[in-house]
Amino acid sequence: MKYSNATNYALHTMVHLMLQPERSSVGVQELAQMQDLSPTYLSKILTKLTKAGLIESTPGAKGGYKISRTKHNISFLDVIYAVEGDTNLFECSIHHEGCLIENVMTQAEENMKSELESKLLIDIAKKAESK
Amino acid sequence: MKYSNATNYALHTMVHLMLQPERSSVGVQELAQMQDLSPTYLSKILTKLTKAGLIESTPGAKGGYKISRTKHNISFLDVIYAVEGDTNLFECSIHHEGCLIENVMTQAEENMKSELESKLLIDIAKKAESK
DNA sequence: ATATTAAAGACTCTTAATATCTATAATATA
DNA sequence: TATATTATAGATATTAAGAGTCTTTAATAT
Ligand code: SF4
Ligand code: SF4
Repeated sequence: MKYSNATNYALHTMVHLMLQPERSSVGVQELAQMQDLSPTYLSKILTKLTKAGLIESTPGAKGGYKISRTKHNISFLDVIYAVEGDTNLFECSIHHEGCLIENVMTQAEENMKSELESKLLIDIAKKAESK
Repeated sequence: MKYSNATNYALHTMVHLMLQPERSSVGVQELAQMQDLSPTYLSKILTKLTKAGLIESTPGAKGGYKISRTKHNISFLDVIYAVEGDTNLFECSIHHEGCLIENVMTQAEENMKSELESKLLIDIAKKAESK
């Protein structure tokens, strides 16, 4: 069980976009080059972020991607959900009523998620910038 | 990103073994039948648990598996580590010094793990038994 | 009209999980 | 001691998901 590489790429892209001047779009070539990725592959990931409403895309010349207007409250969890999906890590196909095992696993997972939800990308971006 | 089915099987097996009378071993056939699994597959998982010291195995007639002597402090996390490995969910190959992203991801993961570490199998087994 | 750029679909490649089969070693007991 | 029983290990096959490429289409700026 691992986070996919896509999550890593998505986080880096998001932080990078956060540091761009307002209203300016960045193309996928630039974003891909920065992380040594193929543009077409990164493009798939960015489309997920777009569909989740975390970034906005504009096609055509001078187009590209920029952080959506909700910029100031995008959390790590938002990005992870967009890329990995928002299902539980532990899922039993049976789902017995009041299952004790699921209870424990789900509660633990919630602890992780609430931490990820409390961490905003903008704060990380700001800190990274000021280094 | 999901827990493997093996983790589910391991947890159920451990809870079942916890409820056995002291000193009695249970064979893999019985454990497999209980969960509708092939014995040879479950066997691989049980070998992992054995190597991690969570259970003890005895080959030969009347052999099988039983909870190890540390029974009373085996946590969910112990089982998960034995089956899934004890590496981090988020691992960046680059490891920049003081990486902010890794910090957040790792801290969140720790929150999950500390919860899993605080939950003991014996408690779940006792609760399940008394239902 | 042209160049640029994102989106989408089909496709391939790689890896990890799932699963089976067989052979071997250890143990109880008759 | 011989036999039945049971875990372990290794080889192998199957499946599913992730990673990555290529090509076509649609949208936009100039
Ligand atoms: S007890 Fe819980 S985890 Fe186990 S089979 Fe039932 S629902 Fe699934
Ligand atoms: S900043 Fe952190 S996550 Fe990003 S490449 Fe460096 S070490 Fe990896």
